[in-house]
Amino acid sequence: MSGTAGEKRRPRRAKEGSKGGDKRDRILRAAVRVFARKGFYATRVSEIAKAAGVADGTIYLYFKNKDDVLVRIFEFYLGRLLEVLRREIDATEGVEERIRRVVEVQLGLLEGQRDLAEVVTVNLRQSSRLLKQYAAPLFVQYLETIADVIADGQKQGVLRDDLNPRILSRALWGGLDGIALTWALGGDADPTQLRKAAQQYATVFLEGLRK
Amino acid sequence: MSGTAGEKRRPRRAKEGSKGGDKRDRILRAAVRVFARKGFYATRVSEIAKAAGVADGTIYLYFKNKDDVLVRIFEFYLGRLLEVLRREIDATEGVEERIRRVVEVQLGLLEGQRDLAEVVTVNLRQSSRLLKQYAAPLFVQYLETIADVIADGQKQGVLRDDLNPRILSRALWGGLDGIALTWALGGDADPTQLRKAAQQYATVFLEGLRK
DNA sequence: TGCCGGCGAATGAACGGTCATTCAGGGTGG
DNA sequence: CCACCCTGAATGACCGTTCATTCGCCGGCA
Repeated sequence: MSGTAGEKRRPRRAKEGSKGGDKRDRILRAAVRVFARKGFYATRVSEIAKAAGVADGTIYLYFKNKDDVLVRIFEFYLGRLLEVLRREIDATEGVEERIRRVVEVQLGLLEGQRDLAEVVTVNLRQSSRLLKQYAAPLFVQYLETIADVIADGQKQGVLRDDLNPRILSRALWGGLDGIALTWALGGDADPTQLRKAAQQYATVFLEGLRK
Repeated sequence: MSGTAGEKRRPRRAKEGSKGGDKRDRILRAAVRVFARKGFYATRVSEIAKAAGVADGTIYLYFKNKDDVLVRIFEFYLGRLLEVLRREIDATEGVEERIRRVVEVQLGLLEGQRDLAEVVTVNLRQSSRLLKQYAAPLFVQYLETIADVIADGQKQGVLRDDLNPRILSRALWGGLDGIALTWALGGDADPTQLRKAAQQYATVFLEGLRK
């Protein structure tokens, strides 16, 4: 598996605009659903195909292989997450408010999308290979962005500066991930719960960091 | 897969005391090593066997199947964790000190055992089935124990009581898990780092909870 | 003490089932 | 009639598990 992700020959002009919707998208969405339910390894390619309403072979027109499908899901999710996060941070003044935004963004993207939440939090760790090779780079960027916000706060004298921003960013992410996992695996899908939990965690984290 | 864990017929008198060591143990230890390196699904049973220095078939004398090997690893780890945690909590006075112990225990067990750390933090999520069926019960007990400590502190008026202990226990665990994951996957294996990180996190968490 | 019979742990080659992936042909729009 | 997306049955590799066989050990017996 070489470095290049492998621009698969992409079917041209797939009824773009018509109600049919893009096949690639249908497959991706179906994969999220099935992966969430059964886990990556227990999911058969044919199941994704059926869920997407396409033939088995069609998947290979849009993705290199089964792994690639999972990788694209991460890419999409992490990409969006990073993008939204940076936008929000730029648009916000004050360290505290920024950290609250971080929490909002990370859990907010999952709100109402249990399937995505489960795929991302659970399946992200399915394969160390995947994790290390594909997810890691984007992921590190994400953590660094958070660490920067914290470091900024320390420089400005708002936050205690005897703690390592990187460690704190990991911990913040981990805490949110833990909350999301509980929510995704738990019985009640009430998105309000997720938001409430996020708020509580943000409070603790902020109080703990305040100088 | 019935409820009973399946007491596998245990080879009698396996050179006990001699240098040979117990086979079951050798297999378990080898499995931790290999799972950590390649992940559960990418690991071949034959690889575990080779790493343990036994024949493929021998594994099936001590374990029901490949899944069972993973399950036993969790069982062992979570069991120990819970046991140590409860002992420590009972032996400690004061909520703050107790929470510091929680952090110490959870990360302390992994200290110097990168492989185990990776297996537990990464592979715990390999299969929702495994996670839900086996790990969950012990795991919930673990989280509840932490939640109790927090609730206790709230009742005593030491900790702010407007936050949900369960959510906080999840967050605490998640944060520690995140730190451990970074450590396990990261380049430098320096156990000091892990301890330092744990201390920092404990500080933030405690400050954040203090009334 | 020395030999024998039997036990059962250990072995690893072979089996069989399970998918990921392929590809030859159908169908449709232009 | 061409182009090319799509199909889904067929393929073949892969790997967890089995089981017939080996062999080291032990207790009993002379």
